[in-house]
Amino acid sequence: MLSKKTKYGLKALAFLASQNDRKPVQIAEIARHENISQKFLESILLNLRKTGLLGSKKGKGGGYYLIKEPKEILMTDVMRILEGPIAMVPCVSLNFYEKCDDCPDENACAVHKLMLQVRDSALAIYRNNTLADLIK
Amino acid sequence: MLSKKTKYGLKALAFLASQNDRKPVQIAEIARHENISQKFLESILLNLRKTGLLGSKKGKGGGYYLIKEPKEILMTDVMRILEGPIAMVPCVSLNFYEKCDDCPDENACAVHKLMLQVRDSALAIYRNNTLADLIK
DNA sequence: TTATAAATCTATTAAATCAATAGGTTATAT
DNA sequence: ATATAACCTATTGATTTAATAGATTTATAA
Repeated sequence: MLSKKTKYGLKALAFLASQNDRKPVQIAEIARHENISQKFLESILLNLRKTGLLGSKKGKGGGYYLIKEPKEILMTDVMRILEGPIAMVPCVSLNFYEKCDDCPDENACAVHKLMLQVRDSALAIYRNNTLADLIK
Repeated sequence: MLSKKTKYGLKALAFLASQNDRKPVQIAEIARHENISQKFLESILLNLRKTGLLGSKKGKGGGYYLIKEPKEILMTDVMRILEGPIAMVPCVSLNFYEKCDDCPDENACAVHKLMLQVRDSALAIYRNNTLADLIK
């Protein structure tokens, strides 16, 4: 299941991408437009700024804005920032690899074999989509 | 992330599938061989029996066994029983569909558009794999 | 028919994660 | 100066996960 954090983060990014210009948009406006709890969205946007996807401006006329153009923003990056590993099991993760302590041999593991395929297919989708693709 | 329940369930099924015959295998033996807490595994196997994937026999010489041949057991069915919906969001789920209450128009939703693709690709993998494929 | 083996059932719990809320602080534009 | 809006820290309630404990039922073998 996708966490609400990820869902809201994606919606916020898509909303920012759909703006005509890259002028700052207030949290309140995003929250209202996407039906998201404003306080919850605050922490999500802050996270997206700290990880380099968004810029922000304080004070009057402030808000959040995309740093790069939507077509330059890959969904692999977005998903890893918001949701974490794309793999469903750490032992098949590219960026968050961890060995299973219960599993003596990965290559003989049925779970490993299946989840490797699932990861590859998900990865193909995320690599094939930019933020721009999601708003047309 | 895959739950431990699903991971253990898959491992148990694979272990049963790898047996020479379809004679009952005790919980204890499966748990030992796959490094799984026996008590936890008990409830998982019970669930797999109640949903029609496994048969069981009580008393001495009892245990669990596959009802169908491994090559007849699709991973779509297994995953839906163990993990639940294959989709990451209810609004793109085939078997567990639910409308998002925050989303006025699914077709205009960026999350929906992306998750639909992810679901399709995962589904293709699960449909293309039987239990037999995972143990060779 | 008795003892034993093994699944079944019910209940409880500890820990972790998620989603959200509250309230104060800092920076910026007018 | 004042208002605005992002930033930061902490806390909470709810839910889910993973596991444990212990008693019960059923089947087998002696």
